[in-house]
Amino acid sequence: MIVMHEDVGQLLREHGLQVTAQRSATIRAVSSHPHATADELIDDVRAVIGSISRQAVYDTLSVLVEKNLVRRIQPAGSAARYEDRVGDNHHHLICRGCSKMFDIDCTLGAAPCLVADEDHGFEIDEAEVIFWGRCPSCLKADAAENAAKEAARPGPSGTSRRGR
Amino acid sequence: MIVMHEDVGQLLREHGLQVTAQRSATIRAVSSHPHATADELIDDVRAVIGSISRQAVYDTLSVLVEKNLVRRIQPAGSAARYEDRVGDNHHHLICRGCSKMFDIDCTLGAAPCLVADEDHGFEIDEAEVIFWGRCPSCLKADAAENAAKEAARPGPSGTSRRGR
DNA sequence: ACCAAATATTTGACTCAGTCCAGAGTTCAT
DNA sequence: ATGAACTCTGGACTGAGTCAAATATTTGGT
Repeated sequence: MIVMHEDVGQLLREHGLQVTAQRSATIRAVSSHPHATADELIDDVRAVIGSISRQAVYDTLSVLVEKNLVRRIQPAGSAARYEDRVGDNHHHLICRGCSKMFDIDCTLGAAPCLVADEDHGFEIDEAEVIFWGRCPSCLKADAAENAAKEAARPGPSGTSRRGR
Repeated sequence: MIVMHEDVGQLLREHGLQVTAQRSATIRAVSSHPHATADELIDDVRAVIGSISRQAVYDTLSVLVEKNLVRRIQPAGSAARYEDRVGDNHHHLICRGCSKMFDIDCTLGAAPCLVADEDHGFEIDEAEVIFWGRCPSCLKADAAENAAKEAARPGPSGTSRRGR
């Protein structure tokens, strides 16, 4: 985690933003709960400063993203997540089973660690990489489930139903 | 584009699916409108077969994704998109301005073209890569807009307001 | 310290994408 | 042709996020 200013207000002011309890608490929440969704952050902020509107959190988050103090990740099939590791070009690994998300450091050098040959004349500013797979505990759960199914239906019947 | 069976029904049957006009039309729509959203596909299918429920299209799409006949891409900030290029491990380039999406062939060999060192014990099955940037026409539009702003306000005032 | 202007926050309604459900309609193997 | 299994429809519903107007707070100059 990047060195956290004890004085979050300082950080806000440096970026031309007014300092409010809501914003400070939101920044701290992002910092202490990496990969949290907006809703989780709202809960966390409420636990700290008592109450805040959903709107204020969304607004703060989008301002922070705009100022590049926070990165927003939006994996398929789940709400957006936020983290405060910015500028170090790392990637993400997500479990298809439980949706847990892990950081993966990029081993290929500086950003963007991938270069597209055919850039269609674009000015590319980011290469976003997401690895999809199954985490160890979901793998174990899958294995257990399959074993259970085998036990329940010992003889493989010839029914060619579509598997769901 | 992959060779399209004239007989889409064949393709469906091969994968253990029943053949219906709705499904055939949906497959054709995906094939002829790469990167379309579900809503666009619904419109297209309706134009071809007259009417279909949103549900049927969503259902068909998810079945096709499950059978690996169609790939689903869900970029941040927009609805899911579908394409029929599967199995050839290409990536995507999206414009931050107009959200247009382009295919980029992977130049690094076979899938997964990226390997994560630290895999946290995962069984990784896919590396999804999205390049973000600005397309040539949006770059031009930006330049024009900036020029206009400069003209309107010749002297750079010292106001350090937060830009929105 | 105080005031006015600028900026934030709240509240509540609203949009958009997608899902769930139960009943009616089709498809396919026999 | 028939029936069981599968698919489609229509409508209600959910969750994530956005919009806009009114209210409250912060800030900079005096």
